[in-house]
Amino acid sequence: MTNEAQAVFTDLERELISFFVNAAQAIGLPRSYGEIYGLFFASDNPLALDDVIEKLQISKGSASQGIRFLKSINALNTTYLPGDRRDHYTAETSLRVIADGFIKERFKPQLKDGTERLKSLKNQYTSSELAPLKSKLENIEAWGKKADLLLPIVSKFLGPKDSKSKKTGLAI
Amino acid sequence: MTNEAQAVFTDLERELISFFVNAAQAIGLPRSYGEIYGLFFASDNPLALDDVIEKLQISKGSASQGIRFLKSINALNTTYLPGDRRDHYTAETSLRVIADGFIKERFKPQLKDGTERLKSLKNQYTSSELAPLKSKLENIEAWGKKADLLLPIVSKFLGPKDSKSKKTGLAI
DNA sequence: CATATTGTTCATTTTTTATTGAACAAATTG
DNA sequence: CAATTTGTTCAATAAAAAATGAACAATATG
Repeated sequence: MTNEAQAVFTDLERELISFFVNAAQAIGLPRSYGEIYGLFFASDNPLALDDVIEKLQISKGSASQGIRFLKSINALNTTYLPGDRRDHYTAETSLRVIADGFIKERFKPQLKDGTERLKSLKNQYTSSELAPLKSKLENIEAWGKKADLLLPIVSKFLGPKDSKSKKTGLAI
Repeated sequence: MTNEAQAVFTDLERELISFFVNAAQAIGLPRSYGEIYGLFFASDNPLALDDVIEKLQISKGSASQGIRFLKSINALNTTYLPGDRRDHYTAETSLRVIADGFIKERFKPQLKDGTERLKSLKNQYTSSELAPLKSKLENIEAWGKKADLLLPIVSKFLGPKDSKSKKTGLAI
């Protein structure tokens, strides 16, 4: 008796998920990532891979990859549940934590890549070849530096890592 | 005698274009947009639609749409060229100008959309229905507000709109 | 005003990206 | 240690996005 209960959402849940699907697509992420985060966000209790598959009716592969990505940017927290061998997760709700994760995993590598391309470009050509573009090149180099300086400012602005902002003295 | 001169780039030009193709894809824009901006960036003189088609060997449609988008975010400036009826453009090199344009055209509308979805969601349900999610909902509402406050800070940080930063007294 | 030039639009095609699910590996259980 | 549970991987497929180019509108030219 395989209990394949058709997942049914309340209207509210459906709309919340749709909200995050929309948000995901806005920042260039697959819709399934938005669905998954939305599901966790709307849920009161920790969920496992199976729950995601069953409730969202998506494939095992999608669910697995989506959860992995969301973990990688710290949008999902791992929860221990006694007596259950499966991994369980809950939605991280601190914007700063998620933004930091996203920046570190997605944005910084791109920035680094661009900086390196520029550097190798400059090394590869003689100053006279580069001369006509010199000021423009220096300008886009400055872009990278500015972006790098900006990121920690953005992060701080987005608030505390701990939404309750308690000073625990136990910073990790 | 239709002069369909096969466009040939120097290595330097090719690499510069490739740099911007990469950057475009990093922020979720079509590669053709990156190619086009790169072409203008690498060029000393203003170019017209035809030049883009010929040099990049892309279709009229792509070139037209790419130029339109780049104009819309102020990444291309329109230039008047006496004795030529075609529109000519040059690359804008102020990061702030481009970032502002991108934010205004791409980011803000998404943000507004998200905010409105949330508002309608809150209006649509009774407080008791929303109660279990109250704090979480308030939290993501705060995300939107923070993002809104952050944008002008980011903008200012990215530097002057006029790369020479002259005080002309002619602010428009 | 007929013709040529310039640029846009949008249905079709191509390319890219996301999703699926079967096969697999790893860990756990009895 | 065989059977089961859990999660990952990745080739195949489906879906979405970008590029093409012919048809079109708008403007200029002679």
